Amino acid sequence: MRRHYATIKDIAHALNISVSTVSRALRDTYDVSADTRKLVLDMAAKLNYKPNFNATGLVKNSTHNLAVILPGITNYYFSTVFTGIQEIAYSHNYNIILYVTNDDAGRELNIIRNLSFSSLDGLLVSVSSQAGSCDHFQEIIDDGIPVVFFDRVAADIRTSKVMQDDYNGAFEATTHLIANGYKKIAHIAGPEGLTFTDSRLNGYLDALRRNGMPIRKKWIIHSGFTQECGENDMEKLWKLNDKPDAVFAVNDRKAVGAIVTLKKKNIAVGKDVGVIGFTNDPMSAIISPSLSTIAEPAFEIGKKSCQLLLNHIKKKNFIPEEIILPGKLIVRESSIRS
Amino acid sequence: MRRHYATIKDIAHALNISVSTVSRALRDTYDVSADTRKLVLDMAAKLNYKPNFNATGLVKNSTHNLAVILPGITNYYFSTVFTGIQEIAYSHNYNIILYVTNDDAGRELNIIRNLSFSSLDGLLVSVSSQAGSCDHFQEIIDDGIPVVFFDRVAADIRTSKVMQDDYNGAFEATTHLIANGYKKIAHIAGPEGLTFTDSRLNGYLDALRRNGMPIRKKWIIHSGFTQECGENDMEKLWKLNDKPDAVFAVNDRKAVGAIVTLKKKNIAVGKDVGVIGFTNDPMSAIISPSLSTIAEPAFEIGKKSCQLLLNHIKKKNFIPEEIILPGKLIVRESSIRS
DNA sequence: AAATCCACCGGTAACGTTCTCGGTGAATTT
DNA sequence: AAATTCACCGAGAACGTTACCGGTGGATTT
Repeated sequence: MRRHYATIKDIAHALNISVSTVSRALRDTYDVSADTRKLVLDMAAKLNYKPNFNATGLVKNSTHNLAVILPGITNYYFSTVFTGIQEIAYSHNYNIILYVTNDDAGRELNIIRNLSFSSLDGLLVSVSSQAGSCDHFQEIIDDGIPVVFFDRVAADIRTSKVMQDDYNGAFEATTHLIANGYKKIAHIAGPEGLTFTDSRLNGYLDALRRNGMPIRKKWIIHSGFTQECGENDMEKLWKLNDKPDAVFAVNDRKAVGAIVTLKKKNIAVGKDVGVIGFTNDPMSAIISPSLSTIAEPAFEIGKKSCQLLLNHIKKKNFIPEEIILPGKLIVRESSIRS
Repeated sequence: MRRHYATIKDIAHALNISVSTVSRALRDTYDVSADTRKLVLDMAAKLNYKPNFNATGLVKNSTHNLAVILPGITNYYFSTVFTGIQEIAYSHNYNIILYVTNDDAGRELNIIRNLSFSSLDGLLVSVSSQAGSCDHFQEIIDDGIPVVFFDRVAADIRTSKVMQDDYNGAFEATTHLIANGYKKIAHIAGPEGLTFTDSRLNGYLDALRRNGMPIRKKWIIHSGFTQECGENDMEKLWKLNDKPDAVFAVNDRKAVGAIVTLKKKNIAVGKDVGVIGFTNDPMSAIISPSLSTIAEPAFEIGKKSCQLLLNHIKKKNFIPEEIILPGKLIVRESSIRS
């Protein structure tokens, strides 16, 4: 029993003027007198007129919709990035269609394939970690759809990207551990093949090299991003004969997992074994001992990527930009030998 | 430089048949032979045809879009509910347009006013806590747009609602504190005027009455939902001459705030002062002492509300349902006197 | 006074799709 | 053999909006 919404025709009919004039009046473009314009606007308000985006989208070949594709939304980082995106989109009157892939490459592909670009102006995406090929993104870009990657970017695709400074953050985190007297530093990393996993790994390795610290293959463990993964990784490390005395985790959730495992073993986190994470998830301040970390500018990343996308949309042939935002070391209890 | 996507006309032209036939073939409806159907589908695949939702939406007056309006997405509860919603929407090929209000009633109103119902099949909403009037929702429902409320519902509006069992959860939480020997139980509540704030308050009050425990006005504090609010509320409670020996918080974030404040004052949480929360935010397991809580079925709430909305959309004149899902007491360290 | 200009408005086609209806020819019934 | 049915297909209108172009009448120029 859906009520018929007032259309532009209804306004025209009520005012006994033409449809074209109403259209022009509503958009406040050329060729319409102030008087009729006022008449139209008043009548529009009176009839509770709402523009039909399907119709405008059809003729203008542009809706005000952006799609965002994320691995998941139930964690601090992505939900904060999304909030940033939303903030910019809202202020520019764009709507956001959100898809979550659950970090499943198959689902990601399926979502992409079913995307209707006729009702989409652009695409913001952070790729799934089980990334297979990225050809589907390339196709979209070749079709002329503006795409911006953030955080988890597809390396070999030429379009705008925005991310945090993963390399330097990891470098700083590792250096901080070294400065605090830890000598055998492990790294529990993310899944292989993801750009930022590599960057953080390299930052870690270079910090070790720069300071003449030992690098052990066994001290580097790749797995997923969850707390549980962190717990498992820590268990593995502790089974080693040559145990590390500190660990740099690729993110805070894994670092929290590491701390949980260490506490279970009655090992004094900070004193016996140092831990540092990456993200500045609120959890890092709550856990005790509290977790040192590299704060990521998640909100800014969201805002920046959305702004970039809007630029892409406005100017065709926009030159892709890569933006890298710096992180910030936050020292708490877990990395201090006192 | 956006490439022209293949349309139904292109397929028709390439096959030298009529547009109508192609349309029917693609939708697999009546009056089309198996042969031509195959021809059409093959050609569609070959031309990389994608349906234009603006066009279908225009003629069918129905898109496959759902709008979700949330106070915020950066917390466990809402992000999990959203994931549930997304799960159902995805399996039914619906897209979700997500709006976050930042718990700002003005922004909520503005979003609602600008909603284009011509490109929306339905609406899922959890209202902002600074709720003023809810007339704007009533208008939408009167216009025949299917709306489902969840969690933070608008009490006096007749449409489907799904929520957790706030009253019984609060009752159980409070009873649990009593059973563990706490005698002076405070409640740090949510903002007044919100349905579930009231329900949890009432559950708390009834549990006290049932057990003949004292009720003090000063032990009940209303404020926002953040951890900071929880910290402030706890500070206030501790300034009282007649201090409580336990506190039931309206959610886990506030409970965490309370624990943080108590720890700062070197008060033994659990032993000296009991604390229990509501939600089962992952944080509750991380903080130490770990936080007892009532686990909310957030994911199920999301799924259920989306299912309900889809039912609304399918059958016009669907009779509104109110669904209440039970919570579950989870006992951890913060509420045990041992 | 004729020619030109300008502000304003209307008619029509188009966007991509679906729906309704009418029209084929072949197969089946009488 | 005529009448009826049936499976299949096409033509045209419609959805709500914008873009394009042409046409008014009045004011300004020459």
